[in-house]
Amino acid sequence: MSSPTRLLVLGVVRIFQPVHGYDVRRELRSWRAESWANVAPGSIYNALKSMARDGLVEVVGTDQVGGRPERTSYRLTAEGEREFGRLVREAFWAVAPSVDPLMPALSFIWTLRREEAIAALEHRIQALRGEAERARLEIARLDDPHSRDQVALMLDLAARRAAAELPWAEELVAKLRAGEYTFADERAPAEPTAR
Amino acid sequence: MSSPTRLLVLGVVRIFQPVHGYDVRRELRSWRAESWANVAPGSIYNALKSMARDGLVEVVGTDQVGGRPERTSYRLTAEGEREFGRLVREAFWAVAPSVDPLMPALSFIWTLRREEAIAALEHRIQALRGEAERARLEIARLDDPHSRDQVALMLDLAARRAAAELPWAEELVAKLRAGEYTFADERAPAEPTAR
DNA sequence: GATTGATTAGTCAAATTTGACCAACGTGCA
DNA sequence: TGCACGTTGGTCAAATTTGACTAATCAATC
Repeated sequence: MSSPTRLLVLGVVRIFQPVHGYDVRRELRSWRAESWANVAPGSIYNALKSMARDGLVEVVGTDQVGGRPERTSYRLTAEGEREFGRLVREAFWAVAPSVDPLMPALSFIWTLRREEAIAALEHRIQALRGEAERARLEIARLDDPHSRDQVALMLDLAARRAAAELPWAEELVAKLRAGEYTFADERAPAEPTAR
Repeated sequence: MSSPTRLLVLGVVRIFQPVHGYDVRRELRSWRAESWANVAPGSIYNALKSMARDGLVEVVGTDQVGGRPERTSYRLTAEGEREFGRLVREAFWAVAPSVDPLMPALSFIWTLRREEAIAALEHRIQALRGEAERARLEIARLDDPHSRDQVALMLDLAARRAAAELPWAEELVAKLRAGEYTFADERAPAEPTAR
């Protein structure tokens, strides 16, 4: 039971309590959390309810503005405070691998034709360059004083990871150009002179 | 409906058809997929069933060895073959961000005491060094001829990503040592001379 | 003063993921 | 022979995630 979502929602409640779900959602949006966590609306509201069930969080009350849906406000319990500390430390000390949408694709790269694989990788290289650039520009444009520093740290890390993937992809393209590996449009390992 | 799990299971069925769920599971284990995809048993069997429902895959038959549970074998349909191509290309061309367990922790780093944050980051630095080293050793030890090359590519990429995180973490530690940011054990932004 | 579009606040069915659990079989070893 | 331990093959309830959808309010714009 570690759940990054739990940590995230619990942490936001901890800072802004009392808060309701939509506040959490808005805050996480300003953290750019869509790109590194599960923060679809259902995930957030579910996290709040399940943490309430588990006594980490409690309902402060509900209010209503005009004819809009009721808002339920939450705050941490003492138990929630303890659990928050535990989750932060756990997340920091555990170097957990994360799911990665590229790996599955890479597993099947050789089902493409060689030329298409090269094209896909080159497209990716361009995209990664753009990604790193975008992160830099976005860092310059951060303004929310509450989250500026942390978000900048994360964008920086993301940019560096993208930058690390770049030479990897470039070297792979070079190998493919040199005839390494066997692709869908080929029968036997390609000889440099063949075809 | 992109699902890396679907792509992964569909792709394995495509290679080894006819196959049953356990075969898929074993193959994905040899790909080290636990570290970059959702391959818990339930995920795999569920993917097979849902793809059968959607007509991407069809049951070849069932057999039973001794008194063990029945095995259901699957193979691709024409529709599944088309969908496989679509999924591979989609996964390659889309540069999707992935969920990352470090980011949520990083969001709350300032809830630790400064010394603890530094210790956590240093632990992480060591872990990343180990990670990169482990990947290198594991590459040398790969033997399954069916998956050797792809797995080596992936381990290499993972090692490089880890290596990219290293200078990021080191620079952050340096900044924390220099008194940047404000932590739980501090009231105001730390002045170099304070404390 | 009406229309258009963004923001607020949240719900819910469907899909996916988790991982503990079950039961049979093989293998080595004392 | 007996028994501990790993492998085979899969199930299932519970938890989580998705994202389309509802429905009201607010701010501009024509």
